[in-house]
Amino acid sequence: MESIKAPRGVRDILPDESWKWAFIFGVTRKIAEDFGYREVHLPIFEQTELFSRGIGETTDVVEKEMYTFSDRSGRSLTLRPEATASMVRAYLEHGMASGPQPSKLWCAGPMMRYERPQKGRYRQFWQLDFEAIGSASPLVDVEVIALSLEIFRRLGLSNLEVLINSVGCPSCRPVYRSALQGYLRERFDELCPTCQGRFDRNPLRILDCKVETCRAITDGAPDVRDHLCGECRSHFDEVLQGLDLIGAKFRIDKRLVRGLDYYTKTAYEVLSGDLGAQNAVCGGGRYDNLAEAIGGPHTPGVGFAAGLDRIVLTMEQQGLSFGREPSISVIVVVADEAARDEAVRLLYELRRAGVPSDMDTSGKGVKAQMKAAGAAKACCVCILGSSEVSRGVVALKEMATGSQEEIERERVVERLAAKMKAACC
RNA sequence: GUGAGCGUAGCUCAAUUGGUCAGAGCACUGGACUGUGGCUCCAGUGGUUGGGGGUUCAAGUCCCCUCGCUCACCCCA
Repeated sequence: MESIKAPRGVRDILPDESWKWAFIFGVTRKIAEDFGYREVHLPIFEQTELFSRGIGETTDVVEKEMYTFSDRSGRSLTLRPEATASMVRAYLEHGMASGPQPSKLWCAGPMMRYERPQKGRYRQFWQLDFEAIGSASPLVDVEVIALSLEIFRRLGLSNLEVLINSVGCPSCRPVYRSALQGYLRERFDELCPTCQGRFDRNPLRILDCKVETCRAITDGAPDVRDHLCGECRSHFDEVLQGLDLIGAKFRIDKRLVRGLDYYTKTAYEVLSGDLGAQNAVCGGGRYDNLAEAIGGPHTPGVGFAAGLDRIVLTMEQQGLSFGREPSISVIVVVADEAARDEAVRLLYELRRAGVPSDMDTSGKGVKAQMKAAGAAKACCVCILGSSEVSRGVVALKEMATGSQEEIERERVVERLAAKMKAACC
């Protein structure tokens, strides 16, 4: 019988990697606190309509990338492909509009999308998601962008590029859309087949086509900024001014558009220069019409999602530190069977005192236990044999220096705990 | 969904034109050193060569299918 493996595009995050994730969660949690964002845990599946109405029926995500299934009662459910729609749903469902605005929330968790796996792209991937819901102020856009940049700053990431643009609103985007189509129509035959297909459905996407000929054509295309309505225009200007105010570096990119329908006004993206083709480590923007799309009252909002897998990849590529990998400090070595009970007692005293400790349970010889202690990078070893037990002492050996001394059994735990606090271990 | 490359022990890789080719190193276990690690030496555990089918006297090596991996397109975090 063939052995069962993990499904395509998903992976196990094993201990050698999971501690790095924990480090990033720690940094993120502190920043959330510093910026006043509170953590929520959302369901990983929702009613399918939340996404089809929220993200947009004709988007690639909804059309061909969702894991949709019926449960036993026939409801159509979908494994969440992103978190923003769920966050807004939760905001509406729990009447958060009656609290202080904006509601500043964040969450971390896996998202699922049926895509062809490739470097930095998995069918289950993790996102850090921050949303500020209930405010139309450009200062909130600035805060959200600043927060994402602060995560990258504290993690030590470099070689990043911050791109920003405005995609307008329902009143000015159609104007720009037709202006763009008008311009492109004359050179329609020169566009790549993909872009010819995008012409009617989503002409804005033609702007970020990678094909050389398309780029040459769109170089001279009308700029969104010249077609924004007064409100979108001033909003965009205030966002840019705010970013300047706090010293954030960014580049306005008129080619930047979004693949999800709910975006309005501000759109931004953070690109890593140390990834492959999937180089966005963070993407986000404003979505003033999302709440209405899913059946709520008009509620402005802005937020971003950062790709955890891609952040880890970039950090590894740049040789950055993930803090200290947790490891066992003390190994209790049993020299002979007569000392086993005492060794177990000592082990649990150490653990209760907060000293990371372990011992062999398979009856290995002293040499093998020592070897294991070395491999586990233990700081100290407590050796207990009948000789030590009868004299009420423990042989304490420091692995780094190899020096060994006998100390009173009563004082061992206290001594090792102190050593830990002094960060000697 | 499209294209290209690749799938040999837990890991990294060997195996001339198909002919003892199923191996090495690391890791793991044990021993030399019967109560002391990192070095050295020795031994052992471990693979129906991703799976299935075909060609052949003979296939890890060739052909087909399938699954998966990698990279790119596409899309996006």
